[in-house]
Amino acid sequence: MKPETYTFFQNVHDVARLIPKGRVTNYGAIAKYLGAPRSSRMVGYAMNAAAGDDTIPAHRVVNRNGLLTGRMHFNTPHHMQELLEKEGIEIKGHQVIQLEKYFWDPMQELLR
DNA sequence: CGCGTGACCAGTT
DNA sequence: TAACTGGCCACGC
Repeated sequence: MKPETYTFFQNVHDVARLIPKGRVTNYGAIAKYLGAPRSSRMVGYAMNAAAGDDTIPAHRVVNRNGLLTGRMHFNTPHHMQELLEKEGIEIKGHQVIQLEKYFWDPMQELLR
C-alpha cells in the first residue's frame, strides 16, 4: 500500500506497532510525529479502531499524565494494566509510575 | 452532504 | 487551581 493512500489511522497504527516492549508513549507524541500535533484526539480514536487487533500494542499508548485512559476499550478493564506490568512497567491507580523512565518518543527514536 | 462524536493536549480565563 | 475552548481527522447516521 502506498504511503499516500495511508489514512491518519493507518499511520497511527504503524507507529503503535513500532513501540518497543516495555516502553510507552502518548497520543500527543504520535500525533506530533505524524505532523498533526493538534490531532491527538484522533490518535485516541484510531486506537479505538485498533482495539481487538493483536498486531497493535495499544496498551503501550497512554495519555499525557500516564493515565490508562483507554483501558475500558480492552476485553477487560484491567487487561491493559496487566499487559504493561508484564512488560516491567509499574502501574498504580490506573496510572504509569515513572512515566518518563519508560517513555518512548517516536520523534527521537525514529527520526533520531 | 451535514452533523455529532470520540482512548487527547495545551493554552486561557 | 479548576473549568473552558479550540484544534484536528475519520466514521456513522
